[in-house]
Amino acid sequence: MPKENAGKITSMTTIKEIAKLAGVSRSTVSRVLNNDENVSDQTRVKVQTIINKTGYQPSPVARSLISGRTHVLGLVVPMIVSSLFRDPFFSILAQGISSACTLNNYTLMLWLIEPHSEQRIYDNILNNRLIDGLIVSSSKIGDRLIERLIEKKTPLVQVGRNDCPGVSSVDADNIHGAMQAVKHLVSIGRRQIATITGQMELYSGVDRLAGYKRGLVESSLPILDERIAFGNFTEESGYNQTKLLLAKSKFDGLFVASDTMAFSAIQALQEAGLRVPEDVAVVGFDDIPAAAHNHIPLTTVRQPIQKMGSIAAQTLIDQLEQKDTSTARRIILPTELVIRDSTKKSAFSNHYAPDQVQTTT
Amino acid sequence: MPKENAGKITSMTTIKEIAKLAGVSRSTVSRVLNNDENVSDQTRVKVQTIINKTGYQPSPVARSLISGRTHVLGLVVPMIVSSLFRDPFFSILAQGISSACTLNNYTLMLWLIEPHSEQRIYDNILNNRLIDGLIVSSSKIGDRLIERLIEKKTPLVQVGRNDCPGVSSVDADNIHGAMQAVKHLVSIGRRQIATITGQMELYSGVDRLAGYKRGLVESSLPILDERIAFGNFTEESGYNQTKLLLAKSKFDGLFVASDTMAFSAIQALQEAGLRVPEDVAVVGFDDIPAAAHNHIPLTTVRQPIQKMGSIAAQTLIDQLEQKDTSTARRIILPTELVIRDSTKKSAFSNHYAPDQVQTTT
DNA sequence: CTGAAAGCGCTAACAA
DNA sequence: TTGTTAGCGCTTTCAG
Repeated sequence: MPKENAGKITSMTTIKEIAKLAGVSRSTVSRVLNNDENVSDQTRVKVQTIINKTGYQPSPVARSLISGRTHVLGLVVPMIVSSLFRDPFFSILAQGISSACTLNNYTLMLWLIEPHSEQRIYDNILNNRLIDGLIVSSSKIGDRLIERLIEKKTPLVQVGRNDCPGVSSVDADNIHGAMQAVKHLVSIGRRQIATITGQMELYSGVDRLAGYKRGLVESSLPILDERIAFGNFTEESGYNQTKLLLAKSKFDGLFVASDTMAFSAIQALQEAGLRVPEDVAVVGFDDIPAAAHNHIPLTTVRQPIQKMGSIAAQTLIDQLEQKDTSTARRIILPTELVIRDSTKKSAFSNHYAPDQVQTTT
Repeated sequence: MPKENAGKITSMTTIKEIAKLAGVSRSTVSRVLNNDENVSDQTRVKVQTIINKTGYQPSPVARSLISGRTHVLGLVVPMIVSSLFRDPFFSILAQGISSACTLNNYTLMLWLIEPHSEQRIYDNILNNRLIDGLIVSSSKIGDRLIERLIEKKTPLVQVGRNDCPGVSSVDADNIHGAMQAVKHLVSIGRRQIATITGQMELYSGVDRLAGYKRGLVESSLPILDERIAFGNFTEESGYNQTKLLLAKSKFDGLFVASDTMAFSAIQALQEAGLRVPEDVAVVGFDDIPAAAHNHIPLTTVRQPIQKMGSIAAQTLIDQLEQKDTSTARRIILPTELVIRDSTKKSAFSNHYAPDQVQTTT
């Protein structure tokens, strides 16, 4: 890097002025700017000197008007209040996406969807012609936004499962993750394993329940309705559904579909006079940092959020730049069981498989 | 709202086509688009009908080329790893900013600064001509980015204290917050109050230390060097500095400049055989959600992060739209003491003053 | 009240 | 290898 563009003249130069200063035409300057071969070395140097001296930067807006591309990616995240305050999911995802953008010379535009102004923001996003493509995170199953984006042919990558043909997606392996959780409980001797599910409007909720069931089946344990309580990922539901479970069934293991719910579930268990993990062993999901803290006997399933972000961004960029054939990609990243209890303090990694990449048409 | 723009033709229409369809000139369409008065009602209706029917949206890029404005705000956040994973600060701030943007028909562009690619991102931001103005959060004292932005005359609002003349800022009242903390400790009978500071490269670190000192002075207690340990907001430093404090002084109260550090401080205290809060009462800062959890005897000082975000955005937008005189504003929002200990479970609000707004030239 | 024409800053044929 | 010309989609004088 040449010793930091010092002595830069802070101005709003245009290509015209550069051309004048260099004594060439605007096209020539443009050629230099775009590394066109058809410029003599002499001219190139002359022009480049002026460009450096003035600190000239071509207007991205003018460029976009011609190219039809802005080099801007959009990120849409629904902000469910509960998760916002506890969960670094969004921060970490954004970090992954942001670094992939930087790497590829893209910038990132952000929409946080608050439930009450959903419609307005949707219109805003849909009519926004400033972005080249969009990453949509954790949308509800059958969300109208996705449909409309598809109609508009917006290049799209979904973070989380998505069944729309033609839409790429990046997801954690929620099914396998939940299976890991159940099997862990089985491995420490639990046989009566209950669950508190997430929202059934989210694939993460649906898939974690599916994984729970499959884990039971593969362990030759029965699936009992009375051991399934339907939460919605909020702390409150974790508490209430635990009370409900306690009322209607007996269990010595509990798989909770999110750490946030798991915290309040543990609280409810303790209030009911049960010891965790002695009487009921609990496994959560997400590995939120509060769990890493002292005295919380919570084993959990971790998803590679940052990686999901960067892969999503990279997938979208590849798609935009046609680096790959325009087939949709379904990428599923492995989860990791993090064992954290009184007896064992350190995290135990268990990568069960290399990244799975499926390609569909 | 007319029954949701149904039957919209999903196309990339231009003003030219609308003009042709409506049988008028492009100028007239433009006038309708911009609510110009000089259009007959008849024509207006005719044109508007076509616009609605086609779902036409004018290209923001073309508009920007003319107006020189993009209606895009930038947000720059340094991503210190430690805070990223524990701290919802960024999420909440972004939420506040985002909602103000939506309200004003702006969109938000995001840069997360990872320490290792700082220089590259700075150049990226500085040369980005896509944004009308920038919100910079928690930058280090004397950060080169701010200087360079000022040179470039980028409209700017700082989240956090900033002394540059001409730069508006929105900050929590860290000084008063720390005073609240100290006075609380005094009020519960502590007289030997130590502190673990934040990073001295951040105003939040500096100001919280200043508030600690002022709190002692106003309580007629001595300021002792041996009771001050310099941390850097990371969990690790909280732990180490507590050990250090324990080695060099005796204290029955501890003000820690962030909850993140406070957690590990408590751990260190407990490992040293001290009871919290009986032997040492601890007050943190930030009110991070993990603190809200069971069994953590941590009183803390809360800052109105979301509000800071929305006010920052609104201030910037006002500045851009010249709604106010172009004087810089320094806005300082009050903090709130949140008492949370074994004896008292519910949060106790203590608004000490209405918003303070200072205006400087 | 409406249309024709010029131009925002840049790129991309097409000539020279 | 270079300059000239047109035009991306829109707004904005300036005539009419």
